[in-house]
Amino acid sequence: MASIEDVARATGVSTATVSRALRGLASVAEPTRARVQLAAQSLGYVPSAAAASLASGRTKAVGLLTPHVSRWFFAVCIETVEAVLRTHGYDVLLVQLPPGGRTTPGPSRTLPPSRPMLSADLLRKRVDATIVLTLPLVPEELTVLQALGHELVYVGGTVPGLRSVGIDDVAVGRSATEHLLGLGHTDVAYVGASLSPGDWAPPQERYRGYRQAMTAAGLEPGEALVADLTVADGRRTVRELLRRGTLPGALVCACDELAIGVLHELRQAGVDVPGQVSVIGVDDHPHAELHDLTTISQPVAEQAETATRWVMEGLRPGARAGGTEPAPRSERMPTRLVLRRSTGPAQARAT
Amino acid sequence: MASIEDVARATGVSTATVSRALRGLASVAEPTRARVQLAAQSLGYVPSAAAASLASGRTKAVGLLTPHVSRWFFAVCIETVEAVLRTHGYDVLLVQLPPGGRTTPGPSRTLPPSRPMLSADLLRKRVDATIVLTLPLVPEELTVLQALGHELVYVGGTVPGLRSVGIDDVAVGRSATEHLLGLGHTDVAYVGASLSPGDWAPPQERYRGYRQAMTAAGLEPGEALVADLTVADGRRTVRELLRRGTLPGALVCACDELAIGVLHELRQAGVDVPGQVSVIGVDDHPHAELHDLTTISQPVAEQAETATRWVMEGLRPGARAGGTEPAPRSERMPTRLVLRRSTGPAQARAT
DNA sequence: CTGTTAGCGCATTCAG
DNA sequence: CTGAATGCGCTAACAG
Repeated sequence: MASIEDVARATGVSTATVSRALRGLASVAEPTRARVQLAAQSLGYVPSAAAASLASGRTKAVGLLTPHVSRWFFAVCIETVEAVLRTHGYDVLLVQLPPGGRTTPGPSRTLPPSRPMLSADLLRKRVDATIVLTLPLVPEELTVLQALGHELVYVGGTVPGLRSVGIDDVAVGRSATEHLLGLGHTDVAYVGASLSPGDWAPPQERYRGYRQAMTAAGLEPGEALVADLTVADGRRTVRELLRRGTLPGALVCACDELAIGVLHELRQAGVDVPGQVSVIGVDDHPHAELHDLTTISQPVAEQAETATRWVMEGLRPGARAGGTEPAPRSERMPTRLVLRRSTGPAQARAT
Repeated sequence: MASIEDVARATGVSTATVSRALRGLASVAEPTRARVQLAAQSLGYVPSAAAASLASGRTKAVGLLTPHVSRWFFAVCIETVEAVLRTHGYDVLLVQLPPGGRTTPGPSRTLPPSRPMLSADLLRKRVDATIVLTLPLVPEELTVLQALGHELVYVGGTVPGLRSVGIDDVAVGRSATEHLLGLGHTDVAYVGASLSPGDWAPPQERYRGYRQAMTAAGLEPGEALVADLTVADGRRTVRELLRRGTLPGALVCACDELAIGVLHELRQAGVDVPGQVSVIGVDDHPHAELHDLTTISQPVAEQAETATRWVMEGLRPGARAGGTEPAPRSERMPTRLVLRRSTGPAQARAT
């Protein structure tokens, strides 16, 4: 385990110079730096992150708070954040925080139905900044996070007072609904917003967009069909609708996974899509095309990349120095209707 | 930023006692511990991971090396490892290392076709143990990893000299093939093994199993159809087979994603599955059922959980103390044929 | 441009 | 069971 002293001795300079040389600070003569680098290399010297962190007060790590790891949106975000951070020499501290009652991975163990309060202790003194992915934050948690006093960016939604990047979820809900209305549908329902407080914002916002579009068209918006966002939830919802005999002519789904479940169960029940029922999703999930799902696509990697870039900018030496608190920016990225064959003209239905 | 000294002062004990009390060491009187905990709590004291690490030589972090984040197998492993480690108070240091030439997430940038050598510098002095997920390791990289001198567990394959947990990939390939042979198929092909060296082991092993089964049945094993493991690769492979007019009667796919792509392209081309062609995959991916895909299921979360448990056991104070290097264990988990409707009896074909 | 000097905040001896 | 003293390996002033 070579230490900085070994390198200093081998090079005939002080440890301070070694430190400066290896970190690429300007104030080192090139020949000196070269010798130091050579010695470090040949000794296999790797700086101790712990020691550097203790001495400098910076950790060179960014916290990544997420409610899920394996769901598409989150997985892509994590992948992107990790890749970008690493090019900057930063580590990612992954913290998975269940959004609510759910089964943990592994042989059937369950967490209590209410998620434990987010404790900032997981992050304090361990990261220089934090990125939060679409985690439903209760006000108290937001306070706790802000109290950490470092860069904080939210991805996949909007949080008052926080810098955030995402899409315009209301507009997405509206566009999806308008697409169906434009096809002549009048009985359009929305699937995917659970109405309990503290729930995911995007589905709720998309539901708002749905209601706006319905109202603007002079139609009565329906109650949201409550469902979580997985394939299984989509299937369950359709089974329920079929059992009750209240299948609408068109369905706006909060996301593609859900829509794929809906589609599958409809087709399996012999319902013609889009002949009898039209279905639209949100995401443009990689599997959406396989199911011929019309959807509103959103750029996920780009959202994560922008958030990471903001964080890196804020961490650049000199930034935020003069008490220049960055204005809470909010960037909404473009979305786009992707036409496939799960939506079609409304049919005159037998009464 | 309360420090351990503040807590010591507030409690009227030494910092050493605070340290011992908060870490739950036995040698502290219960009343003392209670007072310390109370003070720590009310002061909002959180130990500095960096200082603790520097002083103790342990990092309370585990490295997680993975070639992908968003592909199903890896995402589930990451999710599981993170969850289990956190219950033990360990952090996960996620390191994504592209397996070879591939596009990085985000707006179209590409990595050089040959993956950069894994540098142990990313891990050295930063983690107490490492879990490697199905990363094709060249011998030199293996050496480098072992030189870290800490716990090392491999998930999703076998590496000589390394503790590993996975499935019996040869048996999986054999079972899948035997299933098709049992249905009377004789022209069975294998899709998914790229033959370049340093390539993923599981697809290669499954291919071996395929060949064993074919040979045992007195049939000539075919060359593997080269493909990566994504939906797009499956589709591309089928298009190619159709163009050449060499569609076999049955296909063993290296994994479900690939198989789903294969299935989709076949059905879209009007090929009857399983009437004209049977398809089987490996994984039991969550979407497999939607495509009616017959497959060999493997327990992914359980593999990750076992690996994590091994690591935690090795990190327990006292473990590995008496130079008791743990024997390189290898655990193979059970797999199981999941029958759906993508495989069926061989048909007499027109000549 | 480089060296000297102090800590950073804890865990761990070793005494009691 | 508890306290005092030591140092983990580095960075950040401050001098030169």
